[in-house]
Amino acid sequence: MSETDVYEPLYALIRTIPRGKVVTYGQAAEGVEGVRLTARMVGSAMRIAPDDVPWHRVVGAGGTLPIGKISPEMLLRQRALLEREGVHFRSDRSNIIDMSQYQWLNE
DNA sequence: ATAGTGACAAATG
DNA sequence: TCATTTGCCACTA
Repeated sequence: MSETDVYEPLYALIRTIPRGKVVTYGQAAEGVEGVRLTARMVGSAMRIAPDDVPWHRVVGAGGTLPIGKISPEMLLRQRALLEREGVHFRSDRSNIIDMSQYQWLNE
């Protein structure tokens, strides 16, 4: 990370997400104070996130996973990490989370 | 300095 | 349900 890394505040926020809960890219972007971020920026940040950042707890609006946007390996890893925390999907075929139950409401 | 790109999102068709 | 368009702004070449 460099001194110009504007993602630190974001990473700090992501690290406060409780186990078993998730937030959307847009929600994460708005939750960061002092820095002007957009949902796209959050995506870019997650791609290069440090290992101590629970990047798997950030999903798309509506509880979708970034299918096709990331490698199949990463996709499986994200799903595995979430299920390990008790977050289950609507079905085994679709990578969609039941947000009404797992979305982290806070900020 | 400029143009193209993108782990997004909401509105349309 | 899927495809397209537009706004968004840091990053990369």
